[in-house]
Amino acid sequence: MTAEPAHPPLQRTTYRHGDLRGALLLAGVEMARAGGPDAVVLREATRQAGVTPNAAYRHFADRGALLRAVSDAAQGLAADRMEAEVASALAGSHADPVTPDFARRMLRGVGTGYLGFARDEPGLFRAAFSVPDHLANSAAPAKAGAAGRSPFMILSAAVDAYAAAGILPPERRANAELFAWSAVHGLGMLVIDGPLRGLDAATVDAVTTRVLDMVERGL
Amino acid sequence: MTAEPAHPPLQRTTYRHGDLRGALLLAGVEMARAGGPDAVVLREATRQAGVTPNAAYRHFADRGALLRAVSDAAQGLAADRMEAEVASALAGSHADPVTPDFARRMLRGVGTGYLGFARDEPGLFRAAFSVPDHLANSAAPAKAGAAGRSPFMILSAAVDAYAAAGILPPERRANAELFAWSAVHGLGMLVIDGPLRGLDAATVDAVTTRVLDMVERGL
DNA sequence: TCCAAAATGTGTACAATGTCTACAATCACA
DNA sequence: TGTGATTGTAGACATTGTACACATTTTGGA
Repeated sequence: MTAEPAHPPLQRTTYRHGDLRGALLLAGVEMARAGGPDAVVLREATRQAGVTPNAAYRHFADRGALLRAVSDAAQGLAADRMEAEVASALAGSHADPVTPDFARRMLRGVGTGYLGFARDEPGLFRAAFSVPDHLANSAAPAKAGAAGRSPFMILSAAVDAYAAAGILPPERRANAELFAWSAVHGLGMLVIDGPLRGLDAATVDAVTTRVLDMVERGL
Repeated sequence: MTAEPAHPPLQRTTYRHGDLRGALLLAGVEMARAGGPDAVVLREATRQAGVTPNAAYRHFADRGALLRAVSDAAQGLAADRMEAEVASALAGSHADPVTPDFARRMLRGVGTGYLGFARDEPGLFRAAFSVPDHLANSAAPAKAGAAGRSPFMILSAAVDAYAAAGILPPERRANAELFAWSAVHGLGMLVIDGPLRGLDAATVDAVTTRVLDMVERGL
């Protein structure tokens, strides 16, 4: 069941690799994509980079450090998906001034993107959001997608839009990201890595809609 | 950082162990309690049971099988906590006929119990609900607590109460467990094993309340 | 320009883990 | 009583993370 390395060892002629850190990270991301965080193995990454196992320690303190870097990268990919979904949800809307409809579309896009990423890339999703971290790091540049925003930042912007549109009273603004996030995250985890695994797509779609409805009402 | 075995090897005099399966399971549960599913290691379990590594294979096909058994046992413990919280939330209420207030207290107890378990026993929580499974097994006897009900059964009963109390229209009854579960599960995962780790208890309390409010409104 | 110090890879080694294939002790029942 | 099924044991192997010493570059002063 062990597949051959995704990236052939790629004979290297120089002593230095050139971008070993990048190569290890890339290999790690691919392993996470295929099997989630547990599938990220240091030695295999060095193998794919065509380098000795210990070379990795020049760039990552230990396996955990590599895993954290993979997690950050995966959050960046999630961000990309979320940005795309938000853009698509907002197509044809005018942003100024922020209307309730606009804000709702935006938040819905965030949730849809988040769950779309979870379903399309379960391994990366688990790597992204199942690795212990702290909220304080949630806006770190390493977690940003191509547009420069991390998933949390994207979510925050959507919640801000709610506030700007006047559909989120100021006294309930604090930490509003967190429970919106909770609702959507839970579905993702249960579906890809828990007891709801194997649920047919239609049911997942239906539950997704209901969860988003719930957030909309409950925010 | 490796603690000495929780249960001393416990010199055995007979060739047979007597209840090796039970001993391995118990050791597994303790390891999961301390470090989540990844901390469940076959050899350590056999060590604590005072037996050769391979003896485990007479009772579990492989590590995954042991882990699944641990997961089931952990769900049983979660069920116990949920039952207790429901009972406490319902104290002094009359169940017949089912009133909206009664149903709401019940569901709230379910959520509170679930999240209380997550916060008090993060390792067991992860072992219980992060191991791939199928909804079809969610009512398996192995997952039941002392009262004979699995977490999913307890949740279902609370949702049934909602329906019986007339606060959940029949057309929305289908799969209603799933998105209530999602909301609560997500908070648990984010807090104990994700980016919300390390959030102060007060914030978690506040978010918990809001999530439960949200479910109440959104169901 | 030269050369020491900092970076970066390599080689060897070790303990731990999951798991395989014999083999041994014990139990259960005909 | 003894024979086959259960349950443990012995030994072995590949894989993993990681420590320590050493080799090869690159680089920034003198």
